[in-house]
Parts: sequence; structure tokens; C-alpha cells
Amino acid sequence: MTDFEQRYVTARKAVIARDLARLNPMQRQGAMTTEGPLLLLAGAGSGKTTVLIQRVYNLLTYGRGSDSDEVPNWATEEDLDFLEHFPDRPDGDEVRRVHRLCAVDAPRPWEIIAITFTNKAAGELKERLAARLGPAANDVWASTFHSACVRILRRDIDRIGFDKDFTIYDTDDAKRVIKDILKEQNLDEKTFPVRSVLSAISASKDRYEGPEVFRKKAEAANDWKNTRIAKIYAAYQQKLSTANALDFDDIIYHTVTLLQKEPEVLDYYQKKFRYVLVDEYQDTNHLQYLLTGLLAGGHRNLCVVGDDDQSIYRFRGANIENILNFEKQYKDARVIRLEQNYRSTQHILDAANAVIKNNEGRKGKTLWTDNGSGDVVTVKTSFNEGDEANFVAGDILMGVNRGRNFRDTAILYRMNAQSNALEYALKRNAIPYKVVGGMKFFDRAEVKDMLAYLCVLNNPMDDLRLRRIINTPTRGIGATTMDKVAELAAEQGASLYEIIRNADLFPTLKTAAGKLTKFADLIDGLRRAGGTLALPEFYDEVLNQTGYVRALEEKKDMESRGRIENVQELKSNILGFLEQDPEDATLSGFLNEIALYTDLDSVEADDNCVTMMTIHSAKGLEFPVVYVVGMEEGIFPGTASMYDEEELEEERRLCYVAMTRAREKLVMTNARQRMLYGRTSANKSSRFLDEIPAEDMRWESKPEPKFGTYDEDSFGGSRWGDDFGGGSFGGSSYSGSSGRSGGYVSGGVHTYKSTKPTAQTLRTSSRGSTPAAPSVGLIQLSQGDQVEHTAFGKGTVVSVKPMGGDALAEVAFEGGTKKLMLKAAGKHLKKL
DNA sequence: GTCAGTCTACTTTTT
DNA sequence: GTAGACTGAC
Repeated sequence: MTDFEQRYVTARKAVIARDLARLNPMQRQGAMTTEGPLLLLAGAGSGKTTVLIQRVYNLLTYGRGSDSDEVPNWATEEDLDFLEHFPDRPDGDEVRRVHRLCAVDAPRPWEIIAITFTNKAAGELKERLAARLGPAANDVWASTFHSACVRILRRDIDRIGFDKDFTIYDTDDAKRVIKDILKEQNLDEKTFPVRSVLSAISASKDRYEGPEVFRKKAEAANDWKNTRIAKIYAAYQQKLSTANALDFDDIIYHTVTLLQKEPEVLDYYQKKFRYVLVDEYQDTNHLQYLLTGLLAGGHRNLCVVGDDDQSIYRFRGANIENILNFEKQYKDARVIRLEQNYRSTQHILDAANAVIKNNEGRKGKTLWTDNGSGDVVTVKTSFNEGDEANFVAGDILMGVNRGRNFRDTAILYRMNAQSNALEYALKRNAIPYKVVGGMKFFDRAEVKDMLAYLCVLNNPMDDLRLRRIINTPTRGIGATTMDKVAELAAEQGASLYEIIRNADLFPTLKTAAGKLTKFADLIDGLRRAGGTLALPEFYDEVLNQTGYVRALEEKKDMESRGRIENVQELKSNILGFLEQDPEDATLSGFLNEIALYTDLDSVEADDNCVTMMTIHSAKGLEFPVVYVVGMEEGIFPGTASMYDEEELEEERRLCYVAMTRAREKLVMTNARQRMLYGRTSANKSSRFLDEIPAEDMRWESKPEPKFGTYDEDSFGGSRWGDDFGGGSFGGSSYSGSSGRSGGYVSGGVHTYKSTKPTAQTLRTSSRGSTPAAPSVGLIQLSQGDQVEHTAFGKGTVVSVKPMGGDALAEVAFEGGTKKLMLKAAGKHLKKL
């Protein structure tokens, strides 16, 4: 290398580094290391996405300029001089010139693929790329594993024997298929639970093994059960292939097959994707690992980003070895660690670091920050789950009094079942909240029903969806009839619909023929209407003619009202789709879109309310204040993981994830006694708490026998109110009647659930953002009073019970009897 | 074929 | 405690 070349390369790197000046040195290295395999170990809150964005910017602007010794043969001394004295505030011409001088073989946007796990992450990536790069960002492949694969398959899947317009079966569809097979093969669901059969199949696909291999292995191991499952697996794939359907695993499985079996296709993508990025690499499973290797196999410019300490999806196949062994698989891999944390204060990080340090299987990272030391972690032990919830509620209110917003706060728990006691406490304290997770909009039966109708209308041969809706609402077409239809369909090699359409030709169907023909007429009529109507109007027509809404209206209970709203909400999705994609405004276009886009978790940022969710769903998020509840042996770590070292390490990572969500204040709580699944048990405090260094925490009311009577084994249960209760916040509202939060809670919870179903995550506390000082505006009710509720309409008060500074009223509405906590009902309830 | 009442089992979750 | 599956009476 000549002196000129050396200087040129150095100057070029310096100029590019200046363009990336906003990054810290490690981040900048991550963005500038463009060539070959790269492992980016990005600790929690280390600005990972920023690096990804800047990396793509760097690639598109400078190609491998920041990571190469090549010097263009046309470069002159003057060019070098320009680079070495590049001005701080360049004008447009100078910027263009520097780009020309520094760029080495820059890729086009569509030669870069960035893969994420969720639609949400992909969406965010796209958005931020667009903000940084402008319209060029649209051509970068930023998508999930699944949508990238669907795109690849839609182009070439016919080469491996599928039709290009395959449908996608979700987990629910897959379950249905398995159930049918169990019936056909005369197998008992108790010995072969649908869930475990499906997960065995999924695990097999994850190993990239088809039914044949599965069978051979099971036979070799003399495992009769798996031998049987192999038969189910084979039948399952057979059914899917007849229906021209792919399940979620197949989408990736078949893409791997396509790339392996078709050199032309492989070659095309390996040439096309000059740079491959995979986010959350610690969550990849074996199949995704294979796919990644294939896609990046051409140019070998594979950058994987992840954090082995945040690998929390082992149970669904994530293989932490993928990230741990990256350097073994790619001998020339470079590793960059991002350890500076921009999120939390030092005490929180020290506590989290100390916990995760107890894991054996990890790369090892130590997060640090210059955010200052901040507050130590608060740990609080309460008497039972009710007190724990009240403590959290009280502490939140106290924070709000000191100027915090509800939206600054998150409550995290290990499992969804823990949310009830918390919801109840928040409601009674008039704290607005939303629960993330649980039942998703697209998982709801009524939404799936309507989508099934649309699928059948789009393609009447879709037997699976037809079965779902043929008797919903009830049309007197039951299981017996459908069994006969299915039998005939098998005999004739026809679809269910074809049999139904011609029902009167088959003597075995004589009694049901009328009903069946009527159904076929309905479908045909709607299909004809579909030819002339725009999609939203068509959907209205479907709601109407199928009688689906009418059937719900006749039911007249709260549940059904919610369902009607949901079904109507689906129309907003259709409208949204039309806006986004006006060119492909067809029914099949919509169904294709929806098949992979089932997650609408757009947490509304402007809602000023506390967020409640599982730790798993909190990954990737951050909040100024975080409460982690249920820090008990048997819950966190859970019973199942307590005696298995690997599982335990996963739980510990989960704890690490939970702790590193907090920016300023981290509170961890537990209870000495807890009711779960209808049983009360006394749990020890979680071992993870013991792993936090004393100097990083303050254990409030660590259980010590205060009045001389409590010790490990002698909880009488009568004294809890004063010692372990919420203490002195906000007066009377919650300190009194904690304890047994079961029983009447459910009524209240349902109230909230069904009040305002939205396409977003359900169960938003229906109140506005007013913190509602306790006992203000509490209406006085007595038996027999007429009331009106904004959601339930008019009703009569059946009973009123005073309860912890509040009152529980039972009200008979037109749609059914509801139990309401009056404070929680608040302005929604009016006395007439 | 439908509905209401009983039994059971149950971390975590995306596509 | 409770949702979801299953069973038996109309």
C-alpha cells in the first residue's frame, strides 16, 4: 500500500466517522463495520436501533468505504486534500463530492434486507429508515421472517409443487386440522392433546425434518406415541397440501426447501442481498438460522444483532446457541459490544448486572451509564396479593402527586393470571390503566368468524373456514350433517362446498338438503354482490345477509354487544387497508394482508394510563417507573423452571429484561401469601432478589415479626390490614379492604373488558385521564334506584354493599346484571 | 341439534 | 378462579 493510499483510506474513514458523529465509538464501529460476518451484542437500552439505521445509511451512502482499503484509481492528490480538510459545514456541492470520493460500490436499497420478528418491529424500522433516508427507504427489504418468506414463496413456490396463491393457516386453523385428523384416526384427545401434537410437529419442522424423518426416528427409538404422531404429522401435511395451505412454520420451512432445491432461486437471492441484517438474533430458531445462512451465503455480509442476556423465547424454539456460537460458525466474524446504556440509572443497572451475572451460558457484558447513580431499587414485601396490588396503586398515586404521569408507569408480571388483583386495586383507586396482551382483536371468535366468511366468499373451496361458519349463526346444520357431507366430499373428490351446492342430488342428505342449499345460495348471492360492491359495502352486506349480527343482537347480553362492536371494528381495518393499498383493494388482497398482520399492538402513546403486561411483552419497551410484581419462588422463577438449570437461566434472563425496562425507578414486590388458581399458598421470596447487592436496594418492610406473632409458619391471617397494607397514601380508599380480591372482582373486570373493545389491545380502563381524587363525586345509591350507564344503558339497582371506602352495586341492566364498583363506574353511571 | 350445567387443567407468545 | 371442553337433558 502506498503512502497515498494509506492516507486516503484513513481520511475516508475519518470523514465517514464524522458523518456518524452522533454515535458513540462502539456504535459507530457497529455502523462502519460493513463487510463480512458481524455480531453486534447490543445490551438493553444501548441504542441498537439507532445503530441499525445508521448502518443502513452508511451502506447506502458509502458502500464499503468505511471498511475497505480499496482506493479508486482515479483519486487525485487534490481529492485527498479535500478529504483531509473536509469542512465542518459543507455546502451541497461539497457533500456530493465527499459522497463520490468516499463511496465504494454502494448497494442499491433493494440489495439490503433487514429481518425482524414482529410486524411492529419491522414497521418501526421502516419508519425510522424513511425518516433518515427519505423515499429510498421504501426499497430496503425491512420485514419479518415470515413476510420476507411469503414474498419469496409467492414468486417461486410452484417450483416445489405448491400453488402460488397458497393460503396461510394460523394456529387456530392448524388446531382444527389436527382435531379432524384425530377424529379420522380414532385417537383420543387426552392421549394426544392437540397442543402437544402441534408443538411436536412444529419442533420437527424447526429441525428441518419432515414426517418421514420423524417416523423413522420414532420407530428407531421404539416410541409408539411418536410413531403415532408421525402418522398425524403426515396426514396434517397431506391436508395442508390439498388445501394449498401453509402454516406459519411451513412458510419458513418451504422457503428453506425452495432455496436448497432450486439453485437458480438461491443464486438470485444470494446475489440480490448484498447485505443481510437480522435483529433479535437471540430469538431465532434453527429453521430461521438455516434461512439466514442461505440468504447471506452469497456475499457473506451478515450482521446479526442481539443480546444473549435477553433471550426469553426458548419455549417457542428460540435457540440461544445461534448467538453464542456465531463466532464458531463464522470464523472470521467480528464482534462488537454495545455496553453503554442510555436508559437507566446506575443503581438499576448494577442490580440487573448482578442478577444476570449468575448465569453460566452467556457472552458476558456489563452495562454502564453516565446517567448518574439514581435511586436504589425498592423491594417491598406485602402480606398477600391484594396488599401487594394496593401498595403498587398507592405508590403510583404518590408518584402522580409528585408530578408523574400515569403513562410513565408500567406494571410487569410473570403471568397474565396475576393481573386480576392489580386491575382491581387500580380500579378502586381510580387509576386509569390498560392491559396489554391477553386476547387480541384478531384472536376473537367473532372476528375470526367474519374473516372465515370472507375467506369462503373469496374461495368457496376453503373447507376449513367453511366448516367454521356453516352453522354460525345456527342454521340447523350440525355435526352429523357435516360428517355426511365430508364423507361424500371424500368419495367424490370434491370440496365440501360443491357437495353442499348440489345437496339435493345426494339421497343421504335428504333431510338437510334444504338447509344446505339455502346456505349455498347465501354464499353465491354474496359472491355475486361482491362483484359489484366496494369492499366496505360488501362487508356490510356480509354482516347483513349472513344474519351474524342479528343473531348477536337477539342474545342481548353484554358479551354480545362487545362482539357486535368488534365485528364492526373489523370494518375500520378494511378501510385502513384500502387507504394503505388502494391499488390492491380486492378481497383477496385484504385477506392476504391480514393473514400475517394479526398484531395491532399499537399502544396509544397519548393515552395517559398505566400499562400492565407480562415481562415477555415488555421486551424492547422502557418506562420511567417500573413495578415488577410477584417476586416469589414458584412464580418467578416459576415452579416448572426451579429445578432445571437451563430453564432457571431463562427465568433469570427474564428477570434481567424486567429490571432493565426501568429508566428512573424500579420497584420489585412480592407477597408472603398468594391466591393463585383458586389456591392460597405461601411462597418464599424470589432468589433473584437475593442476587441484588445490598447497596443497590432498599427492602421496605422486609418481613420481620413486627408485633411478635408473625414468623415463617404462623400467619394467622387476621392481622394483615395494618401492617402490610398500603400504608398512608391518599386516605381511605384502598388501605382498608384489601385481602380477598377474588369473588366479586370478576364482575368488575368484565365491565371493563366489554366496555370499550378496540382493535388495539383490549381491556383499556374506560375512564379518562383524570386521577379522580378518592371519594369525590361518589353517587349515593340504594336498592331500587333507576340508573343509566354509558355502556350498559338503563338499569335498576338490585343491591348496594359498602366496601373499602367505596361501594359495590349490583345493577340489573337490560342486557343482564352487572356488579359495579361505584368509584370505578364513576361518571359512566348516572342516577336517574 | 341446542343449550345449560359440570369437569378439568393451567407460564411465557409471534407469525 | 375461570375459560374452554365435554356431557346429558330437552
